[in-house]
Amino acid sequence: MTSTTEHGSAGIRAVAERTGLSVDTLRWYEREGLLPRVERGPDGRRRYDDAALGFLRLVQALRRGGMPVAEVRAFVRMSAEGAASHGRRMSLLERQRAAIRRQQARLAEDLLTVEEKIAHYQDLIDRGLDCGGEPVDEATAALQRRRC
Amino acid sequence: MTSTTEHGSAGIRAVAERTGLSVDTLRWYEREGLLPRVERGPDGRRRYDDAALGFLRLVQALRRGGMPVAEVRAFVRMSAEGAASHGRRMSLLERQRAAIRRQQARLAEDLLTVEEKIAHYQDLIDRGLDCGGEPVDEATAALQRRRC
DNA sequence: GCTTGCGCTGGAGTCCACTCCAGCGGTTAG
DNA sequence: CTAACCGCTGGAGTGGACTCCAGCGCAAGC
Repeated sequence: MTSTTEHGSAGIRAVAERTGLSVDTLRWYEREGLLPRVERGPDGRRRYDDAALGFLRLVQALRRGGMPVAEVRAFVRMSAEGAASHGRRMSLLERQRAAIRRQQARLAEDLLTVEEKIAHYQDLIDRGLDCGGEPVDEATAALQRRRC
Repeated sequence: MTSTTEHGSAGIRAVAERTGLSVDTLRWYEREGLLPRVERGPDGRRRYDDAALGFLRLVQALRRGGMPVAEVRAFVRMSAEGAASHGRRMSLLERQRAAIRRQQARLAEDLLTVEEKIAHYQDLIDRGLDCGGEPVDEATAALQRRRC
């Protein structure tokens, strides 16, 4: 039996594979207070249970949404304070929700920008033209069609 | 007449404001080859015309989509090669399109994760419960409702 | 009993993408 | 004329987020 699963908790390697974070990063997150202290097995090794994995999922959502490490840490500290910080935690998450939505909007624009450019190149290649709209010679046209 | 507009080209400050990049970053992008050489006015200052602004827009789309500076530079170098690199440039953009779409998918998941958590806190606050599902005392409930 | 493989800790090192000068020049306002 | 602004260049410095050891322990396989 490997570290993949042992009575419902996962070893650090398995978690790294599932999350896309590196083993070093997982340990570093913990040291830096982005995760509450992870429980250990009898051999002193980290065992991530469902609660830890769920928390990690939230941390990843925050980080990917562009929240700096320091702010995630602040959130985690609040989590340790118990019920009294619920309102503040919720505010922070609401700000993050707004940030994610802004990012989505920008990303959608960026996608359009890139797609437009792709269509433009496709058109030039199809018609054998250069960027100035002049026809290119056959040798160049062949190169033009050559993908990377 | 400020630098905002002068026969259809913009000064560096105006461009910085429009793009959200800093003046230093704009100059640095150029030095690092993320932008083709920007034209200068008679006083030696940068003047960004529509072509430059369009290019900059694409560069921003690539960067925000997570493309590293080195790869953007490679794209810009290809652009200088003319029509022969159209195919390769298109491939690069297609890879970027895929990257943006992956990012969109992840971001949508992250949004869900955050929204779920917000709803969870809202529920605990509404019902005056702590994380373990136990009722909290009135003093704590008041704190709980307190936003940041 | 060895060796191989994983994981642990604490600390140092690296990489990327900017960001910040110092020292200079041209233009505009008082 | 002088001062206040911009912007220019080349180079140095910074901050954030990892990433990479060295040196150790434990458990399994040969």
